[in-house]
Amino acid sequence: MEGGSSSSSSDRYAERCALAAELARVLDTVRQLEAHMGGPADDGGERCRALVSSMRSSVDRSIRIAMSCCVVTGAPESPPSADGSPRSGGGLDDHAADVSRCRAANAGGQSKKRKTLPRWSTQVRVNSVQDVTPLEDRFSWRKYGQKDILGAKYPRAYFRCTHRHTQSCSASKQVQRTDGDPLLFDVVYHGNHTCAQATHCSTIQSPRLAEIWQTQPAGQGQEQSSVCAVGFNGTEEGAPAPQGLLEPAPLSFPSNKPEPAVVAHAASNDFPEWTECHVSGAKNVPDVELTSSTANSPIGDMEFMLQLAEADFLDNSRYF
DNA sequence: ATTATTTGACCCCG
DNA sequence: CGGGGTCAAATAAT
Repeated sequence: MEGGSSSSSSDRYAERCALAAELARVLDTVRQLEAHMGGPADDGGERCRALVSSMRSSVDRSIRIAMSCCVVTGAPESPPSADGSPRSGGGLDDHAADVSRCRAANAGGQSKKRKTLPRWSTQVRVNSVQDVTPLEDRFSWRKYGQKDILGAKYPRAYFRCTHRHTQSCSASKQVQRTDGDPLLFDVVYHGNHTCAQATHCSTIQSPRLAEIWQTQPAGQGQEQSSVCAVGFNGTEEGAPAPQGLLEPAPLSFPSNKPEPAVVAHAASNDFPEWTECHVSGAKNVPDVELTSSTANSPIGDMEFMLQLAEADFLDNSRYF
């Protein structure tokens, strides 16, 4: 029984919020576009293209979310074997495939795996293999493992919230490059953040999160962007709050350089913000186990998400 | 010196 | 028994 099938009201709420977040993003992008068009022409349309691309992604996601009435079990465990259609740059054309996938999932293909924590997934695409930019989100993660998965070309990396021990935050995620399309990553989130980041940090840090990509083959290219698809399945256990949906994988740059300030050059990224929010707390270690009681407040709530979304998206018109 | 990552071992579940 | 997920010691990075 893995819950997940019929959408609960909290699922719906989450979906609506995710949708709202996407739309807010689109709105923000449109504003930027307007501003840009009104300004001095210059970069030969580069910026416009980036913005349009960003909008396209957002609209794409919005549609998917809207369709998520059928999305249930996330469980997009990467397709068993390659040859699967490499999705074209996150285009709208993929919807049909997506929808059928949803249906299939609904039809019965639920994988029965762990049930307790809310779980949802996203797919993130980068534009070049090189720029395996970590799909970073506003939370800080600590990698705790990597494993080769049977039948998969690339290993799966396991992350948990940096504040797991200090703040009893149970959020974790798994990231794996899909074998069919090296530019596409499956990101599966488990649990909600209950750490401080979830409450007031709209940010991220840890520019050095280039871990998993180390496994990638060298290639070339230079820019990246966008999240492609989102599907989640909050599970029973109270308040599924997929903060993950909000995080459109902002990039971090190929960390060849010691560029601590991660200034979002944000060229073509639809999500350039990074504010540092490092909670440097306890030191060396781990087990301070704060068993704090604040630990289970379902803080990662949708309202928060929305605020966050709006704040982020509407505030971001500053990067150009 | 401190914190993060790597990686083999271990554990649990199907 | 095998595979996926996690732990934790060793190592690397800052």
